[in-house]
Amino acid sequence: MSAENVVREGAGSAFCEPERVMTGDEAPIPKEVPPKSPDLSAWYNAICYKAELVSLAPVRGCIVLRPYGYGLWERLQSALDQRFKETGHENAYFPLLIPESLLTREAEHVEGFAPEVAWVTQGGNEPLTERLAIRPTSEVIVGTMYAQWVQSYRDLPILINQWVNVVRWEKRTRPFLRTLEFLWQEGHTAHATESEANEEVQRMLDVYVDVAENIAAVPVYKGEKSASERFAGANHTFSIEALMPDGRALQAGTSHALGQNFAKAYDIKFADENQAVQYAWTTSWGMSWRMLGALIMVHGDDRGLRIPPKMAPIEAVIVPIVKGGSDEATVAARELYATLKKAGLRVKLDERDLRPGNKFADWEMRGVPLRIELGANDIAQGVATVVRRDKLKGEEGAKSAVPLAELSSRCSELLIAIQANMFAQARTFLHSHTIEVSDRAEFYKLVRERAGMIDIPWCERGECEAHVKAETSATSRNLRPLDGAAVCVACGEPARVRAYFAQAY
RNA sequence: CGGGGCGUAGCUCAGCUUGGUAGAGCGCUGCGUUCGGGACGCAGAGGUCACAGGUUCAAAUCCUGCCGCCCCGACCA
Repeated sequence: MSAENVVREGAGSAFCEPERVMTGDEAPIPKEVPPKSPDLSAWYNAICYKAELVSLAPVRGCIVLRPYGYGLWERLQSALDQRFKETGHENAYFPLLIPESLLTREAEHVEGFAPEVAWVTQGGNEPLTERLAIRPTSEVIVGTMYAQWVQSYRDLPILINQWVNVVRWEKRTRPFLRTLEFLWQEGHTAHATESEANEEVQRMLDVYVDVAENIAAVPVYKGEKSASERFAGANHTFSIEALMPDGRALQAGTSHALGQNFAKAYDIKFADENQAVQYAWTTSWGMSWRMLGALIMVHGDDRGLRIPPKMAPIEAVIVPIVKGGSDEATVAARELYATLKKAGLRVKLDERDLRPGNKFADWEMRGVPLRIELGANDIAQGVATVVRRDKLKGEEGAKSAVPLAELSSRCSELLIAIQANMFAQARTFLHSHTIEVSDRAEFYKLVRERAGMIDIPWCERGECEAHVKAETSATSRNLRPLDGAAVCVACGEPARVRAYFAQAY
């Protein structure tokens, strides 16, 4: 069949499942994508394009999000948005363009973003008297407006989110993971007290953990960023970090305690209960379509994408097996489609004029969690054949015959099981590649080899982190409290925190 | 932005060394036979060889420039 035209060279890293070993006459090895293990990058790019998530745009570093990819984004969006609303936030919209004079008010912030800001210098045919930045993020413009809206402690807190695009002039781009323009949400809040702001920062970080793990089925570690990894202008930055199959970490969401830095730069002041004028405490937090990149890499396999049900634009696809010119299967499939749709399932009926095998491979590559086959044999027995995308072919429970009357309830159960199984698989990977080390040489070796999340007691010193980076190109991903006394595994100084180190995307 | 690689049909690529006016497989269109893991027959369509200059009687092929993509670094969601 098609095994010959697939590159099988390369030992295959320890990170990927050896799923390509197929035997017998039916080997579901996709023609369209290379195997995942030897070259994650090649696999990833192929998946993004072949599964029709994105296309490259005629602008360097920009992607077109195609309908199926946008469907993924919408799922993520609605999961987040729902949680933002539940935690008291409202959506709003701030302008894309930011006057240069505004941007430069918070010194650290400007300095941090300067290298990646895109500028508008001309309007129509006239040069502008002041350059306009295309937002790389919106703290500046939001802060400016909050200053106008806040007079009294009674005006606080302000809890606003916006769903927008931002532009950052990146040197090196990859679909979803790093593009010049990307979609995200940015939450911006202002509070009367530091403790209230800090609570907000943690609350939203927990929302990200919830969505990453329970919706995208991507297990993450949460913690605080080191000084060098902190958001420009923030006092504290917290992140969730996922681990990719090649052993690199991916920051999938951030939440910043901005202290009073932006309030002072943009003059967000209020009178408190004692009529004393105070600066507000602000926060910001964001998750981007990069999360989709994490989902793709974490769950995909050699057959293509695997989408966790809660993220799947299509939860189940019905493939009628048409035989001998009879329309029996087609009729039954249409009925089934109507039933499942009515039951609330995101279901698709594939009536394309293709052979079943083509359809199977196609939907597998697109990662649809459930495939429902309906042919003469099934109909004779009053069942449909249901196949799970999260299991390997021939694996226990991968395929089952489900009585038609029970199909919608059975699908719901299976989707729940698939979601749980995919998360469990990903979590097993994360845990098995999270390595506590206490030996310095071992630490450097593992981090250099991208062995995973390398967990050590750490001194938290910038010099130490710089040294690790120079030696291994890895940095701390995030930090959490250390219990007890310990020495830094990287340098031998007294440790202050526990830290995950890894090379990052 | 440095180092390396690559741009030829929708996709994967051959042709380039040694210039002579473009090919394969898959995909696509039509008809027919098929349809429970990537079918087969017949008939077709599709490329200013990334782009711009230059050398030459003649450039996909040689030279220069430029744009884009991929990989490795540096920088970052």
